[in-house]
Amino acid sequence: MDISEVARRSGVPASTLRFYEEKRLIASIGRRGLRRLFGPEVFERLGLIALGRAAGFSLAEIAGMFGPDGRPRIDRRMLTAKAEELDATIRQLRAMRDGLRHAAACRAPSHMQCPTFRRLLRAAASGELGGRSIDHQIDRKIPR
Amino acid sequence: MDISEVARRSGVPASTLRFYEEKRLIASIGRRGLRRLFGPEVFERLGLIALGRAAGFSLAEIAGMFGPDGRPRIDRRMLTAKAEELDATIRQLRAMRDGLRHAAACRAPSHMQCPTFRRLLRAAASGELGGRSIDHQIDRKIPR
DNA sequence: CTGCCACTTCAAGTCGACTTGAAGTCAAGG
DNA sequence: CCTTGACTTCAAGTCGACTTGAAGTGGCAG
Repeated sequence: MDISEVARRSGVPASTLRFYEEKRLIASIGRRGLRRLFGPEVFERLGLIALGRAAGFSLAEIAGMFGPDGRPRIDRRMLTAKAEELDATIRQLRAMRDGLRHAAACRAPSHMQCPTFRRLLRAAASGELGGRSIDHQIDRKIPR
Repeated sequence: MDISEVARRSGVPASTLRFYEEKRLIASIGRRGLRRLFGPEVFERLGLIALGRAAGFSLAEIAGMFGPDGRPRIDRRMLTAKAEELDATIRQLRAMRDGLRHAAACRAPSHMQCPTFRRLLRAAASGELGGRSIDHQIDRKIPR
């Protein structure tokens, strides 16, 4: 398969595939002239990468999860640690979601008069709510 | 108060305060010479900004939540929308967390042999799991 | 054999939220 | 009055994950 077919069948842009290869996240099985050739195993790799990304691992971390042999060598403690990280995030997001819903429904003249809102405010100021970057960017498939 | 006191009392670096002012997220009440002077109301503003950031709003969105009068004018529909976004994110994170925990515990010889892991893999590949950027960056107070 | 165009490389650009650095100003303590 | 150093501005740098653009190459249909 050449790069465009991998791109078409995986949904991952060719530029990203080249980028991933450069970062040693995927490997081509050879060249035809200049052109990369990929084997079907690349799809599993791309799946694992997508999974890792979705779990919140960086590309560098994901790169570390493959042995030089090519097979995944996944540290179970790392998975557990990430699961716990996610748990903490989930708790924060739940608090935030509930706070937002309350604020949306609250009939106090100003949000500043609402005790629930003020509690949330204090939590945010104290950094309890994770301070920065939760993201939950909604997936725009064609990013214009 | 000058900027260093606001920084000290809020925990927000002076560089960030200048940046926020430039982005019209906060306002100083005047100058003494060149130096900015802030009133105490800046702390409430900073709290609201922290809250908005924790909820996943961008600085631009947060800037839009204040009237030119300075007081928050928060659209309840926006709060509800964000709450629903958070809900979706929470569902994804829960699935991911459970998948990670299972993968960590699973005794299959390779993760590829584990049905649960494979299910997760398919979900990630299909984009169901939000594909990119969940972040949940743990807050490092002193970022070196 | 030729020409097209999908591929290639490499450097640079993008985005958001800041931080850092250089060069300059000036309020206040001695 | 003079020095000090905390402040100021403005430009540029950072980080991660890619994307974009320019310039070049070469596989293959005609």
